[in-house]
Amino acid sequence: MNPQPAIASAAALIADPARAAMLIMLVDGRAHPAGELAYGAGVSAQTASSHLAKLLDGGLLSVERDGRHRYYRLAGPRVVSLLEHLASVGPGEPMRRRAPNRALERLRFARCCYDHLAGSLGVGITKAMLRHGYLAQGEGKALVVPPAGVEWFGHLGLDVDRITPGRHGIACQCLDWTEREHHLAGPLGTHFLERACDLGWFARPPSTRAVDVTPKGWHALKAHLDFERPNIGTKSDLFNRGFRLGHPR
Amino acid sequence: MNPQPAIASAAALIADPARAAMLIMLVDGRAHPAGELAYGAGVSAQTASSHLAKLLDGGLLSVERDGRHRYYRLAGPRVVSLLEHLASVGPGEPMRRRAPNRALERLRFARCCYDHLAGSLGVGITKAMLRHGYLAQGEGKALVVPPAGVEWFGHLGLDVDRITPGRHGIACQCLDWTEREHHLAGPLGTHFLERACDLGWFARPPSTRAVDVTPKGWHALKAHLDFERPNIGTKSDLFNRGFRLGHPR
DNA sequence: CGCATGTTTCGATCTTAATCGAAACATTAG
DNA sequence: CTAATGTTTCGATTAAGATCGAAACATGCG
Repeated sequence: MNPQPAIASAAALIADPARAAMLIMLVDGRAHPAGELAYGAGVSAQTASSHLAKLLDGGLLSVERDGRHRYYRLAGPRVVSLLEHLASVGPGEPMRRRAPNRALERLRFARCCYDHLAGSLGVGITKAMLRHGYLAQGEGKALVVPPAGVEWFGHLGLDVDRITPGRHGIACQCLDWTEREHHLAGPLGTHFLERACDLGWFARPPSTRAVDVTPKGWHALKAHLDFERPNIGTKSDLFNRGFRLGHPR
Repeated sequence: MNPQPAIASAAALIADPARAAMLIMLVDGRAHPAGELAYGAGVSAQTASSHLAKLLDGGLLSVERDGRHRYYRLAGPRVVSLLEHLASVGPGEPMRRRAPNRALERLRFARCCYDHLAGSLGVGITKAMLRHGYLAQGEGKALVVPPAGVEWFGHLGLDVDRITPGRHGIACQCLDWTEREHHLAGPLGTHFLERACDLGWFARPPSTRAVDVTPKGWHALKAHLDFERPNIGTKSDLFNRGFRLGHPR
């Protein structure tokens, strides 16, 4: 009689209105300080602290300390998915997205994560590689390079067979926080970013983690991966994103 | 401020241990009478009735009257999906160490989920397809078939280009209840199971959702996907599975 | 060092809802 | 019809936990 309550306890964590409000504030994938979550949920700081501790203990949140602030964020994409599914049952209308922040948009679009490419560009390119069969799921978080991929990377000047594997093999998936999906990481990810910069596809302005794509880069991505430039910030873009997010399934 | 409570109230419905137990009893997709659910949840009939009324009102269940019985069932696949996601969060809860139930073991190994293959066999085959590049991650839950996959499915007698896509494309990932990983679903999943049965790889005994693999099937899986028969029920199997289950991630 | 700010812990109060006994209601069997 | 079974409603009890005030803890600033 004791294996089931797992789902009951997980549900109980979300069942409280204050906790639910906090979780919904966090579905944007960003980290928020405790005070902000308390205010947003309409409860006192003490109450919020208690709630956040429970969510943390329940594995729904993770926390990061920075000075006297504590930044809470959703523990992973499974939690996001869970919240979306919860929102999709019952009479409640699906959730909405809020206005984007201009300053963050650039980083959100393309940036370095350690030494590989992240952001919506990183996720999109990785997905394109998977779609073309240049990359495939391996064991766990690992990614493997099928024969077609070895050839393709070879054309770019990357000899996959000569890349020394790391702990998770030659490539692995790194969870992208802004996109809540995976992007290419590991030795192959590092070499790919470096090679793409050498080829003049990307430019890395100093003193920022942002990555710019050159016109030549867009042309190459279209030609090699059938990956087209998304029209960021345009009305149709906002419409598309809002619309898609409105229907989780 | 008020669109959020929707998810809180939905979660509250599942948060009660007795209700959660009933819902879990219902994930098999069948309808159960109120008394049986009460007994299974370990509560009195009155209490169960109250719970069932709440679940019904919340849209998680539907009911069907037959004589003096009332048969309750999950309201739809969205509820199943929601429950599965709830079960998948948290710290990979310790799998129950219950007595080895032969009939359940069989279902756990291979069964039909609606009209496609599930269980450890379904997950294993799907992972093998991904590993070989016959299948690749698409947008969201979608799966796509790279050129190498089109050719491979073609050899099996499945013309991928002629399969009409559903809402989520030609194939998508379905979270496997027992394995906590994804298996192949969608139109391609349906056709694959059907084709494999036609080829004599699988057998589907009547009046059960279990799926048996024929010797010919094992041989084919090894040849086509390098997928070998796990040694079910042997000491080393129990050891291996116990060991793996002890380390969820 | 002293003060302001962000966060957590402790303790007490109070609301919510889970539970079951008793009884009513519904249906079938004899 | 009467009895038996499955299910729901009503009412009262009881346990769990959400909330906040007060205070402690941690960090940054002047």
